[in-house]
Amino acid sequence: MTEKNQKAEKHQGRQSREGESKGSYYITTPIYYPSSNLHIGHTYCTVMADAMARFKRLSGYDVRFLTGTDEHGQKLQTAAEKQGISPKEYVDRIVAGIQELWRTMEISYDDFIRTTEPRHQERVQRIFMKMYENGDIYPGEYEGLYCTPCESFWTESQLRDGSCPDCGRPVQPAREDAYFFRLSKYEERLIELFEKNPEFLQPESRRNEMLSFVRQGLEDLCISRSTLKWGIPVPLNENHVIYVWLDALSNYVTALGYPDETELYREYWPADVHLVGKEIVRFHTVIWPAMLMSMGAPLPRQVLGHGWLLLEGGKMSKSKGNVVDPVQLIRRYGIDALKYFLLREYTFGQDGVFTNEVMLNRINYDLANDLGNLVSRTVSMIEKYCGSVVPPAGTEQAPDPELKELAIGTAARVEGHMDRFSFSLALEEIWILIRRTNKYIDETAPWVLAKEAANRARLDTVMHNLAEALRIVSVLINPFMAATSCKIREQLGLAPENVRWEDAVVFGRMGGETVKKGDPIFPRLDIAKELAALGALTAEAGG
RNA sequence: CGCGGGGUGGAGCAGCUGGUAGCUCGUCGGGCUCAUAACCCGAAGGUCAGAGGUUCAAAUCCUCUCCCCGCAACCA
Repeated sequence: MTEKNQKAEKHQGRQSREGESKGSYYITTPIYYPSSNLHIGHTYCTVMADAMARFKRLSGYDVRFLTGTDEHGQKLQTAAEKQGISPKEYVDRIVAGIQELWRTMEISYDDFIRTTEPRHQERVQRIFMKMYENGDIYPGEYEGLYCTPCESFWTESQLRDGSCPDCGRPVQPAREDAYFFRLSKYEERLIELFEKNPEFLQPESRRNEMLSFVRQGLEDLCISRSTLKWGIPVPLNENHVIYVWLDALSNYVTALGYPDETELYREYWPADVHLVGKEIVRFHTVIWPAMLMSMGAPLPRQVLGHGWLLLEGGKMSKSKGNVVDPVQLIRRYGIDALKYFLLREYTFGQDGVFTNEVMLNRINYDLANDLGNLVSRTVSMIEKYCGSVVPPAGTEQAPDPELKELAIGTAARVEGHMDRFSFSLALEEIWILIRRTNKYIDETAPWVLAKEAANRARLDTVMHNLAEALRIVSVLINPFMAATSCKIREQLGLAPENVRWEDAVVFGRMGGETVKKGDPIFPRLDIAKELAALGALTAEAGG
């Protein structure tokens, strides 16, 4: 794509001129549907986006991270009516909860867009008109199966036992006037997009799926509803409301000011990554690109479809009553434990099973035993053997070079995995260093060195190396666990702020800092007890 | 023949642009005492679902079979 090249050139140009920013990086999550509180699955997606945003910022990119809420549609209107309040009041309440959750989780988004905001609505209407003026929207008649009490159309496949999936009452064939988007017109171009641009949609399996879907042939898409009131009015006809997906997908550009050629838009569009769940890959890689083609705007560089967190019984869903509430987990174990677990445990793109036990084990083994304990024993020894002051670097001897090389080489390996969104492998690299550092303590046995005054220099060197290794770890984990990174730095006597990724590739910086032992950064959990406690919480919520 | 994913030592997973099968947990044995009863070392345990094929060489590519699981135009 020409636009991409232009963007790349712009970035390079800026880098060489200023030598600071590596360019812009625009990443988005889906905008979530606030029909109820979010569960661990939404959290998973947002945590990944946040980790990537933080990683890119730390690496020197000029990052914009967008998330938000998709607030229109029949379901919300119905839910609000049931409570006897307006849809806006209804969503305001839930959205406040979502924003609160992201605050608790230290999600570093730069903008939060709500589809009910005037800035969005007005721009969506202009997008609609732009597509209309380009000849891609035409009036027609929508035929479907209609449930009168629910005021909703359903497709054959959506029906449950031949009746309305919401209320269970029978549906009747019905038709209404509607506007259609000429999706079929873009069939060829979409196939070409998938074929010539394997990076556009990853993982590979999703790309194959979409390719075969488009090859089956695309029908024009009905993009307006006259039975629904809670939505953005069609500019041509105030009795119609714009289809929720057309409304929702537009958020990625309306948040930047489009259709106006704002500075933000020029700076950040096309997006580098749309991170989405596998179930909405179709909307993001077929309908959205077709819309952009129709608008004459560049396409996002990449759409990544991640897998699902499944529970032992299968899919997570409200109706099954098996939803995992992230707030409870955060309250008990802290946000960094949850983030670490989500990023470390699962393979991007694939489904994974969530159980409390799997999570608790991860937290205990990796965070309490390996990392927490390493911080604890290191700081203790520096206090005990060096009067709390980190000694400067000394003479190297085995196994120092091995530790040092591993430590300064880890950043590059992490970057390699992050380029492919392999959070799990990235963290594994960091933990190889952490385990190696634990081993280093056993190899050098500082408690033995401390017995002989003649070993003073060697003991100092060992303490220095340990502090250095942890300093590097504090930088490496920063994108994934910012608060923990700060805690470690505080204990080491380092400034918690101004962490830069380049700090992870030099060894031997420390000397003179005063360390201070604090509370364990991840207390060891009694798994059996925690399982019982979590079980009780779930029973409460379910009953 | 609708589309797709998965089947790897006791458990959970990684590897799958082909070249001595890796990680965490568990089990058995040992070491250490700085540390959050944490940490370190060693061992046992897999013909990588099955069959066939390509290749000097396949968990990794191709074909077929069996088993599990998603999706099929409102679910991260």
